Amino acid sequence: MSHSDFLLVDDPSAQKTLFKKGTVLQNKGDVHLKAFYIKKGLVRSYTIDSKGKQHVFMFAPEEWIIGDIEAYQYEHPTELFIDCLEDTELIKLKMDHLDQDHLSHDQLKKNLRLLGRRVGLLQRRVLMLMSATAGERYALFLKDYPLLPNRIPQYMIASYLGITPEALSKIRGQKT
Amino acid sequence: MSHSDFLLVDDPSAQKTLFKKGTVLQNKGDVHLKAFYIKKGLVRSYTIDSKGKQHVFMFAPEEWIIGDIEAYQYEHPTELFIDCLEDTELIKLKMDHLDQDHLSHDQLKKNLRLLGRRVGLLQRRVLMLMSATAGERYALFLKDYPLLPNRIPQYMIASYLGITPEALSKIRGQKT
DNA sequence: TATACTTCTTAATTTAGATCAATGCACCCC
DNA sequence: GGGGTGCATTGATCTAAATTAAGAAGTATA
Repeated sequence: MSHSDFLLVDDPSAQKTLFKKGTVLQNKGDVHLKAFYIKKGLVRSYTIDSKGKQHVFMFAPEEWIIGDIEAYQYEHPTELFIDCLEDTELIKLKMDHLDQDHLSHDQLKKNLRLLGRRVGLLQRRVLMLMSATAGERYALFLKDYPLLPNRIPQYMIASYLGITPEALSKIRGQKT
Repeated sequence: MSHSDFLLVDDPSAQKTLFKKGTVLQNKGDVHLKAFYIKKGLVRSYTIDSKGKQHVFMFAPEEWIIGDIEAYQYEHPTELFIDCLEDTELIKLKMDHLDQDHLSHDQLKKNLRLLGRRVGLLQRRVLMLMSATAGERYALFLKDYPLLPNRIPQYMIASYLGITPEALSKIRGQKT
């Protein structure tokens, strides 16, 4: 899935910026959220639950967009942290660029495609989380994102899959 | 979340129809999918996994829309069954009514809102499935859908939450 | 080069929830 | 009324994965 057709990337008001690995782009509780279009690098979003445990919601490598659409739509402070896993060059976008008035018919249609794809991705993720064992989850991840495993620490992949790093390590050990 | 503002409901080409409880509206493997806007009644979508177990993906009561956006976007046959849990009056919509050319600027914007809400809902569901215990899941469900529990058999609620009917029964037994 | 983080692996123990199995209700319909 | 069929409950057992606890290995810092 590519987001290269995302319209706003060429918006003159968009600010392109460079961030070092580890930079926090968004904190839990933030309002007036931005979305981030990743030109180069790698970014992730995650929550911290009531027991203090992290859960990776998504990874965004080149040409992906990341941001908390949920918080924007329902107009409440975000639950998601967003930070850079690599040195990253990105473009900050205002969230309302998604459905703002001034957008052209074509731009709106492109945004619909974009959101539709995201709905699809999340649907697959929900069904995966409901039915797949730890091993199946990792296999699906490898299929969907063949390029990411080398760039992401395993404990974060485990977190994305909803399992512990120890469980993932054992799975990888078995299937040699 | 209300879908009453969904534009296509007034489309003259839309066909309103009545279905008996138990009617199957969509089968796994179907192509050329429809979406369904529910006027009255209750509908659900679900998958059957490799071990033959059912997993409820979503419920759609009055004013909701249900359909496999994932299969439409990625242009493959659907994995989802859709059937009526009650006698239901609904409107069949063509999937491409979502992003079709002939739609007005305003209609496209409304559809963006609609999809945005769905993204939000799915995001909450993913984070819930990754971090919440069985008891927490049921509590969240009661909060999000206070009216549904009376209309839906418990084993289907359990399936939606990703737990077994037995587990749900025990949870309900405890917190009295 | 030494020191300290980070990440990964391995193994022992624990646990939440699944599975299995039996029973109890409702509500049908013949 | 009697016998299904579908759901919910309860309890006994089982299991996948979490937790806990060391180390090992890799990488960055000083």
